[in-house]
Amino acid sequence: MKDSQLVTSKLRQIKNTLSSYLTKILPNYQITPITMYTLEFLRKNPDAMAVDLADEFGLTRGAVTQILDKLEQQHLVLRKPHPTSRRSIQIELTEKGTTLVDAILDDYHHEIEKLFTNYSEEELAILKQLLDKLPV
Amino acid sequence: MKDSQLVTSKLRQIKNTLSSYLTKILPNYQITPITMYTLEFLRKNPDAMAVDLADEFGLTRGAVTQILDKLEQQHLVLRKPHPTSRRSIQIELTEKGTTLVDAILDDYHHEIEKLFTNYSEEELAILKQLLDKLPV
DNA sequence: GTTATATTGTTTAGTTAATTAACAGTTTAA
DNA sequence: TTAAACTGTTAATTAACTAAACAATATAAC
Repeated sequence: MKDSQLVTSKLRQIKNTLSSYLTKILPNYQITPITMYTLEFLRKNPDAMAVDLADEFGLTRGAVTQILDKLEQQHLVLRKPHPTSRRSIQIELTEKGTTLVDAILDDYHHEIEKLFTNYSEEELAILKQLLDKLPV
Repeated sequence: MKDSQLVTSKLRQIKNTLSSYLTKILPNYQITPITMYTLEFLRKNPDAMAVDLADEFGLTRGAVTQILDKLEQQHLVLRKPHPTSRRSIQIELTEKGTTLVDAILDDYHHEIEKLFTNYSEEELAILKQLLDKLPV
């Protein structure tokens, strides 16, 4: 079997492992994957509009409205008037939302980093270089 | 930033890329991710019982019943009497099901393998070795 | 400038995929 | 022999999404 096939298979396994980590972590925070992703996207894109979220996740605008409703009920985000466009809204992460998403990402990333405990510094550096060649 | 963090971030990107590939491919085959995974699992585990599918995917037995109902309607699997246990069923991939899952995996894997077109044989070999160290 | 078109977010009704809980039949353990 | 556990199904319910219509606003065409 070719190395490209073996690496492909390994990447699929990694994908499953990461998914299972998230599935394990999120219930501790009473949050679903899509609301977590929403918070993370807003953390990285503070100026994002609702339609950007819809595009990012391949959802309808109606679905995003409902996700924001839930996040607002949990006081994790706040809808505010948009500073420049009156047909849009400004979606603000609350302090509670910011703290939450940071804690979740911390947990999640630490769990993933445990996968590398038996790697040397040099191996990690090479792995990083090789993965950086991926057009993702 | 430490390499373990950078690699972690890259693995998350890879996970998203793989997910989007699947999302793009599956509609061509009129199938959902969970039914695709079910077919793939049955392909690799011909003796699997319904309860094994539930365990594998973290679903209830009732959910698996419904997934199998759909797959049976599409003539992709067949429920047969189990050879040794009368309270269980034997889930058989039909020829149509086998052909379908093979075609999907072919598509999917080829799409992933395109990510490595700018890798040398040597780089791929090293990447494979390094990923094999992962406990996944 | 006015008008037509497109964009943004919301609402409502309906669909889909899942859960929960009860059940029947079968197997295993006491 | 009886009790407990296991396997799969069913029916009712819940949660997350879509589709389609809508109101308000912004952009483009002329």
